[in-house]
Amino acid sequence: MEHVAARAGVSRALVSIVFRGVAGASEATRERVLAAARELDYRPDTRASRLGSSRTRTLGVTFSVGHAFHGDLLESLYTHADAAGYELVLSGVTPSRSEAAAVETLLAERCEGIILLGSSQDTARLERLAARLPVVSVLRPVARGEVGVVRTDDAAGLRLSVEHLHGLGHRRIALLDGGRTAGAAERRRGYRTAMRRSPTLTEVVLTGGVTELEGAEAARTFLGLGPRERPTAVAAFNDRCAIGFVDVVRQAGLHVPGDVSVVGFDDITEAGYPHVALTTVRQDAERLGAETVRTLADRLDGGSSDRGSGTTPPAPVVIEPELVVRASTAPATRHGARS
Amino acid sequence: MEHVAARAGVSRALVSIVFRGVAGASEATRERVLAAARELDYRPDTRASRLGSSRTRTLGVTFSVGHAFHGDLLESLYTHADAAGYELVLSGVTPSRSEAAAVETLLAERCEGIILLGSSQDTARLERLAARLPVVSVLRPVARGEVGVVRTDDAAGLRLSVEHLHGLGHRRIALLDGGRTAGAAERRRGYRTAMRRSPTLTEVVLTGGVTELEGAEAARTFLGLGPRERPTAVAAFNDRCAIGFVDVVRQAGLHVPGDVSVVGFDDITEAGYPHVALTTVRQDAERLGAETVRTLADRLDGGSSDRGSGTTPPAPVVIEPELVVRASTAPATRHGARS
DNA sequence: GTCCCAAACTAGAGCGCTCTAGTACCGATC
DNA sequence: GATCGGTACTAGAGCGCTCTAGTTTGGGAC
Repeated sequence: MEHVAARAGVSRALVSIVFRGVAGASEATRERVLAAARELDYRPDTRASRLGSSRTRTLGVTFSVGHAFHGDLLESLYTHADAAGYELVLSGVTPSRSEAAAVETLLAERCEGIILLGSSQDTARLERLAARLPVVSVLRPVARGEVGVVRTDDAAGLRLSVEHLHGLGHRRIALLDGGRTAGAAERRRGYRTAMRRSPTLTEVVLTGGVTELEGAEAARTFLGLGPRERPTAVAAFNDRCAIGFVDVVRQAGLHVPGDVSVVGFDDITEAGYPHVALTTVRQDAERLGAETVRTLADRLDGGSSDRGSGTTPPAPVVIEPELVVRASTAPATRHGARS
Repeated sequence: MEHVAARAGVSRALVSIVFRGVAGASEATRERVLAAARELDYRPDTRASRLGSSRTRTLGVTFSVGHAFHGDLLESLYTHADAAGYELVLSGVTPSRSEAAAVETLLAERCEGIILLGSSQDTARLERLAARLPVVSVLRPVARGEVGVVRTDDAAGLRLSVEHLHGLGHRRIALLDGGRTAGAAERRRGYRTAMRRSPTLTEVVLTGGVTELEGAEAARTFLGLGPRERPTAVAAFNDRCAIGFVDVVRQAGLHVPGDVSVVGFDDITEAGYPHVALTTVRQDAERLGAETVRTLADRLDGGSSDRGSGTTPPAPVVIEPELVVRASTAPATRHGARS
């Protein structure tokens, strides 16, 4: 910085002004400084600038590495954080690196807010963390308290699945359950609610999970059922699970959607490929990311005077999902409708 | 830090000594300081410590968010960086955030070295970057110069594929090509070499790519071929592409491996699922990560006196892949062997 | 010409650490 | 009792920025 200042014939302070993009430098000087910086291949040291200023203007994010939907969310987060004048600091969660450890490094970086994608930490820990600084849990609802929540209306999503299948004439509609994963309880609830609305519907719960593997296993259970008790349609916890299910069912010689209709959840990229063409409930990664940043930026930039913890707990942001109909669902056949 | 020092009744310098874990503090004091820190919920500010010390001890990593194999690599990188006393700074690449932008933020963080996972930057840029600081390109080979390379022996991998299929009696073995992706050229070369070793083998190249989508498209081309010219086996650029291919071929009523054998590349988690059971060439993410960190740590910690750029360009580290035989390959049938 | 004010610029004290060059103390040595 | 050597600890000057509180400059307005 010293060198750039010297080369441009100005003070260090002026260089700082130019690089922060604030008022207080003439157009001519601004260009002279930038030119000098370019010649010297200088770029401000982010560590030092964050140290010097009272605000770090960074948001920490924990995410599962290699998780496709988290990837979509990160893309959206990068865009909106940038627009709001924040930088993202990523901290990955892997089988050998716990979410708690990931959060620890974010705190040491002095992030101003923390974003947890699909957190698996218990509520008590989250509460404790939220007492220190603004936290938002994305995808996973947290009972109450200071933790911000941005999520899809999971229950509504499963209601969409069930209503779609019901509308196609299906009666035995199974839930391919997600177990203890973020959002699974809500989706289960949505399934139950929708199923109980109509007395003609029969509930069946198949144990599923988050990956294709569990979907495949559920498919074997499904195939083991007698034709009378076998569901004619399946509403899955998520797309990957649905895809695994479809794979195995097809390998067994059944047809999708001819013999069984399947609805996924998420609308991952793969679901849209022509050879998959999975009917699914879409989670809007773009909006989830946008709302997450907005929630945090609102609290941090505190439009009103009352920023800090004394304020009312942030209202959860719940985004409505949308049914995307593709080729994995069809009207119930006579055989199916009969059961 | 001030507060911790006061509470423990020592100087700030002593607190620093304790937290850096260096010699110079008695056991009793050490515990007293740690206790005080715990009570105050203090943790050192990483920005400030990096600023204060001459070394930042950080390695920057660019990766594609949501990319499954990059996830596996990150896991390994986290483990080995930690063991070598380095911290990782992640910078994600998304459709709207270029690799160049990702690198820019890493430079501004003053990382000591940069790790590029599956870089898509041109060689000239990489060279320029490597002139500034140690860089290693993982998965993608770079012609020569200062850029370090850690990769799988892609050519050998495809030779393994072809030899395996040849050994099963296949003659018409197609390459499901990866186009311009990192490593694709090498794999193409390996395929050609292996095919030309035996005059009985017939080369067929199908345009593929990196995702299931391209594999599915290639399958349609494949199905369009007459039975005489249709290959009896396919060596794919990667697992995802292979999986898309298999899906479509099966949906068309053909059997894998009965009618066509398929070999993937990478050995992603999904390939090992029982309902997929893809024969594939395994890339060892664990070792790739380990070697990457080792390469960088060697240069940075400069075992010998001559660290810096004057040194001999780092030799590329090439890791041998391994064939994992599962259920997507089988001996050529009479029909297949005849063609 | 004088006064005033905004715009353009600078000096220098932090930010929370690290790290060098010290001081204080204690037991062992002769 | 003076000297040594080593361990435990401290003072204080940076690290590369930010940011407050200035100082200087260049036009108008009268």
